[in-house]
Parts: sequence; C-alpha cells; structure tokens
Amino acid sequence: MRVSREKFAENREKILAVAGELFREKGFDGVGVADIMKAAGLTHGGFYGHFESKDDLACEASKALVARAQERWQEVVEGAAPEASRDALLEHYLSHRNVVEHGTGCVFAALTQEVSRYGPEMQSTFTNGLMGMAAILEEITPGETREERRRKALADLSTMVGAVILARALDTPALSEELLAATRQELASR
Amino acid sequence: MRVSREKFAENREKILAVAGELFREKGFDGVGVADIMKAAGLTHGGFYGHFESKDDLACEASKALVARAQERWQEVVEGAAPEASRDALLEHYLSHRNVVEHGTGCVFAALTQEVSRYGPEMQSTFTNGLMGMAAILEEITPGETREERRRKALADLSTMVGAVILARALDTPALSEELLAATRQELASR
DNA sequence: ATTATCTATAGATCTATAGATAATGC
DNA sequence: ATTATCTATAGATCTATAGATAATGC
Repeated sequence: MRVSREKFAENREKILAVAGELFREKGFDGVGVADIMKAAGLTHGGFYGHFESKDDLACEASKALVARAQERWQEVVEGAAPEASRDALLEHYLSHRNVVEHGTGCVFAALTQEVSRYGPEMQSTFTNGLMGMAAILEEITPGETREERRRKALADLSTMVGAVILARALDTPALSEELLAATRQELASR
Repeated sequence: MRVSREKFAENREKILAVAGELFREKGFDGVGVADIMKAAGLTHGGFYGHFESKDDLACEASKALVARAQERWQEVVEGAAPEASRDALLEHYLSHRNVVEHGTGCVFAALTQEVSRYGPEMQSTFTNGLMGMAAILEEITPGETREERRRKALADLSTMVGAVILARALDTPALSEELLAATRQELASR
C-alpha cells in the first residue's frame, strides 16, 4: 500500500506533530512508538521508514517544538506595542491554558527534566532553545546595562518556566491559579 | 533465608533510601523494581513483601523525600541569623551541588514534571510539600502585609526550582553557573 | 509454625526488523 | 523496478506472582 512521495512527506510531518503532542503529555518515556503511529493513523512497523529510532524521533520532535516555541514568543512580542510587550509575554506564558493543556503547552515546562537523561544532542537542542528564549526576553527587559538585562532575563525565564511546572503539580485549581497570579504580579512589578 | 524483624525494617528503609536516590536520578519511569532491589542488595522477588506495587513505593519514597526537603530548609533557616536566613537559603538551594548531584538534590527539581502524570496521591504529596516550602519562605520574606509576603514566597519558590531545573538542562557548565549566579543575584537584591 | 527472602517464571509491553504487499513513477 | 506501508514476530525488559527455602521466635 505504497503512497505518493508527497503523501510520504505528509506522513512524516504527521508523525512529528503527533509525537510532539504525546511527548509533551506523557513524557518521552511515557509513550511508545506504537502509540504514536496509531495516533498518526499508521502502523507500527512503518515508523522505521521515517525515523532511525525512537531517540531519533525524540530529537527531531524536540527541535521542532523548541523552534516553534521561539517563534510564538517572537509573535507575541511583535504583536504588542514596545512598552507593553513584556506584559503581553507574561500574560501569554503564565496562563491557565499553559498549565492545563500539557499536549500543546510549553515544551520546556513539559520535558526539561527528562532532557538531562537523554543524551547530548537533546541537551544541545534545549540549551539553544532556552538561550533563544532568554535573548527574546532580554530585548524587552528594562535595565541600565546589557549585563543587567541579561541577568534579569535569565532569572525571569527561570521564574516563568518554574511557575508553570509547579502549577501543574498542584492538585487544586485554586492553588495553581494563585501561584500563577502571584508570579504574574511579582514579575510585572519589576 | 529469613531475617530478623529488626533487619526486615532495616531492609525496608534501605529500599526507600535507594529508591529515593534512583528515582531522582532517572525518574519514576526510568528505573525498575529489579534495579532498585539490586542496588539495595536484595532480590527482585523480595520487593513485594515490603511494598504493594511500584506505584506504592513511588508514593512512599516521595513522601519521605518531601518531608526531608522541608526539614533541610528548616535547618538552614534556623542555622542562620534571622536577617541572614533568606540569603542562607538562597545559597543553599541555588548551588552547584544541587544542579550536578541529581540523586541527592532537590526532589522538586528532579520529579515534579512526572507528578502530574502519576495519580492523585502523588500530586497531593507534592502539593503539601510545595506549600510547606512556600510557608518556610514566607516567614523569612520581607513585605508590608502577609498577602504580599505570601505572593513573593510563591514567586520566589517558582524562581528557585525553575532555575535548578533549567540549569540541569543546559549542556555547558559555564551556562548553568551563569544562570544560577544570575538568579541568586536577582533574588538577593529584592 | 511463622515469615522474610530467593528462584523461576508468567504475562504484558516495548523497540526494532524481516519479509510480504501494493501503489507509484520512470 | 522502486519504495512506502503493513503484517508478524524476535528479543529485550518490566511488573507481579507462585512456590521453595531457611532462619526466627513463640
């Protein structure tokens, strides 16, 4: 049941998209190749025509997710007036949606803890991604010197990702919301 | 090869201690019952005399780790002069050691992302733990009102845990150290 | 006699591959 | 003829259990 070259490329993209969602929902270790292929509407065995291994897929999916995350931040920043861009980004990131919807939420809030156990290529992808996010933040962060803005950007990035990760672990929506609101308020007042 | 009642209790503690370390190193999904028992110097089959299931062990080990983490923060706070306690806690937590030594480092920096996928009992344990850490922070956080101190404590907790998680994902020690130092400096200046 | 541990294995699941199938595209 | 997918399965690994073994403690 061979498909056209075009459809082949489409299938590869479908696998990547489905994997990006399932990995964020269940973690790299929490989902198997068969699950991913089933969700993509293909058979298990067909997978190895598209990717060398599950690790290969995990790396490719991560690269796509990290690139997309940076694009989203750029869009949010560029979509707001310069003086409102930092607040816009804070509202975009520290949102109820990003806490509840794991499968479509921030890749860093979902997978960072697994990265340090998944080999150098994955770590390199996340390092580049995090530095990219920090660079975007740095540009919209007030401060006297470039060093001060860089410092604030790194600390703010830790705060933002940390808040979403912790909010996801809390078992009461009211507590998650309080943590999120507290973080938004504290970051905005700086 | 039956052992004494005393030795039985000792073996249980040994399993819990080894599990606490291996879970923090490799994640709940990254280590098996056989690995844990081997590291404890016991056989695989003996496990089920001590715990009902792997999930049961994961819950018990998490409870112990969370309780121990709170004790450590209390000790650090009480071991410093009142006006220096916040700085002491920041230095204790935002340390090179806590980034590099996963097996003995902060349980929240190691396992929080897996918690939301591991059922309500585990989430409850982590929620209680996080609220306990926030309460300790709140007491040593300056601020006009109790609400303001609570808010700052929640945001600072997000920053601290977030910084260690991100520092662990970075693939260059110099970048990890920069992130840690930036976060320490920003938090201390508040 | 009781019970903590050990040996052995059932049963489920997961990654990866081999060979068959069937549609594409030169 | 080439090649993308499907069927079937090998091989590894993981949780959990059954039955045997041997030391404890009434």
